[in-house]
Amino acid sequence: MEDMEALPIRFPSRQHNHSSCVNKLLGDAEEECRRQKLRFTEHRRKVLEIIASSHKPLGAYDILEQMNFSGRRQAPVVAYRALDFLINLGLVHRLNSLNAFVACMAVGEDHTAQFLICRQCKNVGELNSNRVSERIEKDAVEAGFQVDQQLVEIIGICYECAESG
Amino acid sequence: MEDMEALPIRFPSRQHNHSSCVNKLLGDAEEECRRQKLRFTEHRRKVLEIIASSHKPLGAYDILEQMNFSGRRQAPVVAYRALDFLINLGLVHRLNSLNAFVACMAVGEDHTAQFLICRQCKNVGELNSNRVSERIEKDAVEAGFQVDQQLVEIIGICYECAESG
DNA sequence: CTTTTAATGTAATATCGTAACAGTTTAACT
DNA sequence: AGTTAAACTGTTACGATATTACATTAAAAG
Repeated sequence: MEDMEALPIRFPSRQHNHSSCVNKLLGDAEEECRRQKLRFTEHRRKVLEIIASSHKPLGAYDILEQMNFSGRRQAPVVAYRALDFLINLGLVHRLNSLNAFVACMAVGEDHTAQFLICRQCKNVGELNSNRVSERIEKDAVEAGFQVDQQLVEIIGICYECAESG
Repeated sequence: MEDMEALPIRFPSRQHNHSSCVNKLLGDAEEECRRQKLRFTEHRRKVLEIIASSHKPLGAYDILEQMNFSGRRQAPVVAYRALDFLINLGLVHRLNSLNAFVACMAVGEDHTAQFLICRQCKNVGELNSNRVSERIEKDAVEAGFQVDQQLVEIIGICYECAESG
């Protein structure tokens, strides 16, 4: 029964190993770019690395701040261009309610995503519930609306914050 | 059976009568403020009126432009303050993906809301599907997340635009 | 009628995002 | 290799969105 299948959810635990997931994401990105014959340039790599190294959402200007390799400050458009590229590739998600960006936690899995934003620790988890996306799709269609894109952001308290009071 | 109940959906039809729904909303707002002992000031009334008169989402600065009654241009903060008030009261919704605002189409009905944003005509409909909100709630809880607020924005093509090609 | 709470007026500034265009690199094709 | 077309970069400037801070005024509560 479909409703019984496991519900994919990624919420970064407090002790998980960032560097390994950063490396995985960079590897996935390289592979995906090779496959699609797209260029994985230095800017793009750097921006992805910065975002992936944080499970808290980062604003474009936060990212920018971490981009001054050559000592000089980059122009905002540099970050935005890289972000656009990574978002189109599905490697990065934009959180509209925060004007911020997070790395995708389910690259290459053909997934839908809903975001769990903890208003205490500010971490963001990615829920991949096809049940949610299908329910939205069905009800929208029933209402006469043809769906292209779903944006679902859920604000609340994550498990670890609830535990620790 | 609960799944069989009618699915509330408000999408503004092309020929519907704005002025009556604007009046209804202003009346509801007045009543709600009386009930909660809140002040329904001129700024707040004006902003609500402006938003309600448009079924396309309006940016804060669009609203501001229509606020110069006394001939003078108001400061942005004037619009934002009124918007905050109206949003807290549930009379206005914010669309995060557009940085824009729409009037609530289901005032006083104790409803959940998902927004249907037509990328062609730019109208916004309000879907009030408890099935969607319950599905989100359940799956989030199953993932160990305690939900305070849901933001659901659905981008696509509305019925009338699909009809007319 | 005075105290205190809420709302307003005003200026300044912070934050987020894009347009435009010249120059350079890369890939693709003779 | 040499040429061309497409993609990417550098740089400047600007537009759009939103908030802080603080002095003043109006309203409600005692």
